[in-house]
Amino acid sequence: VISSTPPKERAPQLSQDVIVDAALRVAKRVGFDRLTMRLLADELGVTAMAAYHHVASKEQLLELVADAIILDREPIDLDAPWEEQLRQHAFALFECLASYPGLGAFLLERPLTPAVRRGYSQSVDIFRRAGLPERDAQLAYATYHTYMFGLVGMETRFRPLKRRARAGGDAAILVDATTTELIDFGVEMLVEGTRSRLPTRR
Amino acid sequence: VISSTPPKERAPQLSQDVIVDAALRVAKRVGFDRLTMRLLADELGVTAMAAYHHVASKEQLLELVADAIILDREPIDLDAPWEEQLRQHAFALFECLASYPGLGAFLLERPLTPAVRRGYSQSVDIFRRAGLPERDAQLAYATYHTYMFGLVGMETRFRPLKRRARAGGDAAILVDATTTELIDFGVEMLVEGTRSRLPTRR
DNA sequence: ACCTGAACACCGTTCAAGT
DNA sequence: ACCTGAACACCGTTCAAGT
Repeated sequence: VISSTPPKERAPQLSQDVIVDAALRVAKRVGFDRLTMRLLADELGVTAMAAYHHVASKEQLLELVADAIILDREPIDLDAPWEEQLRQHAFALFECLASYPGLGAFLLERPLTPAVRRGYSQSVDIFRRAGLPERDAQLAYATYHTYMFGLVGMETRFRPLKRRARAGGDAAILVDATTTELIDFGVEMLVEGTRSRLPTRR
Repeated sequence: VISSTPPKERAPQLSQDVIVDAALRVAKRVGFDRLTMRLLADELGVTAMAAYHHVASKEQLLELVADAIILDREPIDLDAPWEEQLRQHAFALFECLASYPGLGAFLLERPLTPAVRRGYSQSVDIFRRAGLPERDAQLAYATYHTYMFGLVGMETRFRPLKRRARAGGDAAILVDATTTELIDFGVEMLVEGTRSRLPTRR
């Protein structure tokens, strides 16, 4: 018997990464809030309990999945003016979260994910670079953050799931406008709200 | 046998109102997202299935409950300047929604409740009275609405449930500030964002 | 008409057992 | 160490039965 064959090829050989990847596929297909440990197990060709050897709970798995989604987003142009950075940040965030229904509400409902926490200072930087003093910069970012996650929670619920749905083209819920127009308007309000707070008005 | 006695006093005699009231009590106690048809039945001293003779589904019941909460809120001063009206609206909305954890996320995730839809035009009026043209008024309201429901979703999740919790005094999640400060700051940004869009700048 | 009780098709998760 | 299979304590809801 040749014992130097590579490790079994057909065995699933689970790992945290493999599980998160499968969860991403299932979440994209059925929606973030309808992801089930049993659906995940089917996707992996494995028993419902198998995943629990690599993640502590469904809660922790969802956090890993959410982080993977948030990290997979277009970076913003660090040399652009702050108004443009804010706009890019908003569209990149919306676009990466928009194709997972229920994700916005999920993220809203629990502590910041590690990825968000890690990016916190960089996000506040946009408002620091605008010229706001530290505390106002943090408050302005909190306002923007709240708005964006509310937007994702509200605007991604009713659409049919389209792969690679672009932020534009979809109709908004509250007003007769496209999502793109709504984001542009919201960002513009926050930009003006920020300008009005700058220590030195022109 | 005297048959003219009033209808049985001990029998629960369910009705939609009685059920919604009981659901409000349970939701306040355990949180909106942990309300269960079986918990509701216990509160009513009745079987898990009894409520289904008066509401079509849990979904419809939650909508009735959410509407009851939204309708039970401080009215705004119709004679105040629009900036003050917006501020009052924001605090009244936050205060009525804040004591039901999970309510913000629930409302974000589905179509507008009848109560919100009914109050829509009156809410947009605040921005009309500010001087915005119709479409901008609607977009501004949508921005404000999204921000507020995101805020409720985010800021009401981790606090211990206190009855009649006031909007102030509680610490915000994203920034070292009280919820009152956060709401004031957010409203101020939206006010300035609105002013910047007025057709006639002073 | 209104409520009960058992049951069904789901959940997340525990736990003993297999390899 | 890793996975399975049965089971537990929950869900929302259907359905036949009682009154």
